Amino acid sequence: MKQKLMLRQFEALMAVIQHSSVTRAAKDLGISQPAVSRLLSDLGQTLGFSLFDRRNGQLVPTQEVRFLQSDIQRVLDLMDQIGEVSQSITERKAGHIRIACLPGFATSHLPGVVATFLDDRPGVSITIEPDRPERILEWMIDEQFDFGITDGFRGHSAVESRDIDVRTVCIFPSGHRLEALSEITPADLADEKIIHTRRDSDFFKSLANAFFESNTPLTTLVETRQFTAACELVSHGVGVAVVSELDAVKFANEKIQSRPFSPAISHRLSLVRPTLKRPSAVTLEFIDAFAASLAPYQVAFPKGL
Amino acid sequence: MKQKLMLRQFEALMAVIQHSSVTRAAKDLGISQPAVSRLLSDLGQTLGFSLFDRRNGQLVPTQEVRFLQSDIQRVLDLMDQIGEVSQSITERKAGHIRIACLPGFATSHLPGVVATFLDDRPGVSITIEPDRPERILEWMIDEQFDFGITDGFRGHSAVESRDIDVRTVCIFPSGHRLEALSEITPADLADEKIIHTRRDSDFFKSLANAFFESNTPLTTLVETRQFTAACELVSHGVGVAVVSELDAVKFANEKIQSRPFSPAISHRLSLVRPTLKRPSAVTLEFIDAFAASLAPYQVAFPKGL
DNA sequence: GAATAATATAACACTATGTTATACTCGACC
DNA sequence: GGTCGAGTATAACATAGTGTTATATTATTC
Repeated sequence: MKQKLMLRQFEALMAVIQHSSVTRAAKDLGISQPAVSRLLSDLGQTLGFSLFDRRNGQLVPTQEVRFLQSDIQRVLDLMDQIGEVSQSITERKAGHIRIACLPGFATSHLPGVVATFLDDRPGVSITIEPDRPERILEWMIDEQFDFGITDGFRGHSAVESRDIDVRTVCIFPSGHRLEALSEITPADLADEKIIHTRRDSDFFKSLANAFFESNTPLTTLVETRQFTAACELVSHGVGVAVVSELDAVKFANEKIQSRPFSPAISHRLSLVRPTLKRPSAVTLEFIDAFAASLAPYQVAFPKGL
Repeated sequence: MKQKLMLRQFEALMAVIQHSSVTRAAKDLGISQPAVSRLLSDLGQTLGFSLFDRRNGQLVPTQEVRFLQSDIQRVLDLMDQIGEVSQSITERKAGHIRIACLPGFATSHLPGVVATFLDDRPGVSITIEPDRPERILEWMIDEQFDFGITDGFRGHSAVESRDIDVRTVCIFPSGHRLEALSEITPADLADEKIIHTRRDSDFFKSLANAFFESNTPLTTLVETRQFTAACELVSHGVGVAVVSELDAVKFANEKIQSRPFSPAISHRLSLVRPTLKRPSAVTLEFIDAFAASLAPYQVAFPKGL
């Protein structure tokens, strides 16, 4: 009697319990009555005790069976659930995505994209972890995250990247004299104190180069890591800045104005993911969705850097 | 690709995850490597996504698999548990017994028997419900309980019974004049007020008959349903009673004395269970254990009634 | 006791899962 | 770069669990 517990036998058991009849159970399971009959007798052999008593032609489960019934039901339910979840996964409707991003994205652009993405994917969950680019790179390398949004990425063998160049604009407080201009050049900013990103950032180098080319001095007011911080400062009436259009639109309100900057300088974002780790299908879908969400801000022919 | 989810495939999956190698997993499962290999590929086909990535010769589960892993583990654990429980049931080490009994038993004799019985049957649980004989009979008939301990049972087609005649003794307060006697007859109680069971009880009829035979008047002091109550009253110094030896020993202390009663009158207990309902093996074991526990109090040749 | 319904058994078919033998793949090493 | 070896996949086949239909057995009913 060396037989394993078979799920099918449990299904038969529960069906018979439910219908109090082998024949009806067979009909319910969509198989023949003898099939059910033998499933039961096999299971009885395996378990070592009889499964049903006959009472006025009705089959009633023995106390032993009733003792196991809830556990058996749980197993069957779990199996169903696994089937459904795996179905969802195949349809890209379930899964988990771990995203590391620059702090600016965590609060502004990313949530909107995530919300849209999750809307018709009820089984999907997402982790968002904002941090500095260096840390994001680390996380990609040791595969703690599935997807990263960063900038200043220089390439790494363990990290696959997809670069997106975003337009940048010059922003200044409402009422500023620059409001009169339709486009702003370094020369226009000669007398302004500039809020800009760190001197070692690629974007600052592009910006500094533009000023250098037009023989204009660049006067620093504040040096910050994030465009968001620059926007915040400008909206408080302090100085002017050249920032990603992506950030500028989030801050667009009555206190702040923006104009195209010339020469056009782009801000290079890198959408990164671990090369070696095979990404889940739903992750790839999300990366595509995120890239698409940046399209409106993307430079047609990137310049700068 | 119309294949069911098979438990065996899940076992293989978990083994491979654990060992990061098909070969080691096969060894662990005690089957050949190609068997595991195909279990995996079949499962992959069914689920619709790949299960593992290869990394430096190590197999690491994909994110999709990790998403399902905990559920799968739960199923396997539950199956193991069911196997173990069913094993316990076969060995009469698991199950549930519902016992209905006279109130006197619920607090005195029964708990000891239950405790001993459960000691080496860790998986067994027991319900004890004390009530009047009429109710116990009802419960047997509609099979709400597996086992009943009652008295005055007259037989019923739906109830199988096993009668046990228990010796009875005369009890009286310590210091009573009856202490001088080694055996007590109705004549000795001629001037005593008697605490006894209800007039319609079998036991009272036996008792009354004994008094009648010896031409002794029976003077009632208190009429009660339960021997326990009689014992309690006697221990408070009120009157004398003839009660089951089973109850007398539970009350044996300095306040109470007991002597054999002559003629010997027995108290008939009935161990009952539903006839139609097949009892679980563990229930039968318990009934035997309970009957055995009464042996010391049992009349060799029952008289009375 | 016969008629009917329900269930069990028998005989066989198919598939999941096991086997062994062998081919393929990939990193290690000369 | 070719070879070797470990690990894995594939092929071909055996066995057992699960399905079928046909039929015997048992239970219920009138």
